[in-house]
Amino acid sequence: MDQNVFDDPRITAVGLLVEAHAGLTARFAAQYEQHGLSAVEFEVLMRLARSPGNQLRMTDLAAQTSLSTSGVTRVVDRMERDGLLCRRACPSDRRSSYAVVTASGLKRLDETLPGHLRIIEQWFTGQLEPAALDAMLDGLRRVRDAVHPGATAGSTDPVPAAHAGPA
Amino acid sequence: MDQNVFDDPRITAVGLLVEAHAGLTARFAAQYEQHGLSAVEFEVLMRLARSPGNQLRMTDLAAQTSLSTSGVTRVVDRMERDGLLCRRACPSDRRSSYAVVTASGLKRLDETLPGHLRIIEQWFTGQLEPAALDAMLDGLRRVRDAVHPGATAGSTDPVPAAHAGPA
DNA sequence: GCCCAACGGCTGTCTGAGCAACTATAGCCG
DNA sequence: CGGCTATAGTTGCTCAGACAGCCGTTGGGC
Repeated sequence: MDQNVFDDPRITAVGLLVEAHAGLTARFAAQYEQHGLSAVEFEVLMRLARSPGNQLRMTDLAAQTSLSTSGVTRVVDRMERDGLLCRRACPSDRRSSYAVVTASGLKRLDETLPGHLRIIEQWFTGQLEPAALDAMLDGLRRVRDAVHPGATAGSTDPVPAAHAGPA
Repeated sequence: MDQNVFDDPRITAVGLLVEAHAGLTARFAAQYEQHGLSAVEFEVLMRLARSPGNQLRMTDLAAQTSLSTSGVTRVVDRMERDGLLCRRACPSDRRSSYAVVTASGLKRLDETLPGHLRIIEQWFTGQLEPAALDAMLDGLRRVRDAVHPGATAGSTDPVPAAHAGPA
């Protein structure tokens, strides 16, 4: 048996990326949960909060997250039920509706963000000296630019432009 | 509004990791699908194929993948139905059963692996010069070691070592 | 040898996500 | 203006996975 295949440096490299991602994601999830949020809910709050008027059309929200439009419908359903955001009719297009963060949603985000940043620092950026961190991020950026499936996923639009930058 | 929070370098850093991971994962999934495999199925085949005797107890398989034990039961159900692997009773412990890769499963893995490696090289390791790649992997390794939730996930055992032994 | 706590695996139930189908609206073209 | 196609969002269906509970097995203590 070609046991060596499994020690291929390429496999190892992917393993590192996947494990680092999984580990970090798990830490994030644990912290989100302390504030009654799931990862997608946090993502939705972030995307909305950084958008003009704290709002985004359902479709645009879908394009900026890793969700399908139906997925967005469901998440927004839940979050609206929980009072974190609400739907608002689009005045210029009666097919569209906006998801708008409520005061409660912003408050929740404000409560969650500091801890989130602390975790990033503790387990990710703070693990490396500045130079090493930059080197890693530079590598990640180049890989990201290569595989970039739009912005985060789901969008075939190469330059969303007004969508704000990366991340 | 503290718009700057969203441009925090820590947020950006996480964004890079997440997007690189997501993009790569999507490429992998597309290639797996060409061979009739899902990501978890590929993972299961890999884990089993690299284990002594091409087999692993259900619990150990769960510990090495990102699945719960019930998740493993379901995946193994499907893969057994598809002939990629089969269950075998453990002779020394009647509670345990092994998942064993079949010839068909090994063949499927052999067919899938070359393309997988090619994709890794094309979109990940090949995107950087050796020095930059090493720098990135070094960073990822340190992050991984920090967040390490066991091996990949679920296992608190730092060195699984001799899994073949019957408890 | 018997009892009991721990373990390994499986199943019932629930949640969350995607796809495809549907409804309503918009915008174009004649 | 009337119709036709594309678009925005929602809903039905299905599937994958987690959790909790169950059953059979094991191994230790007595």
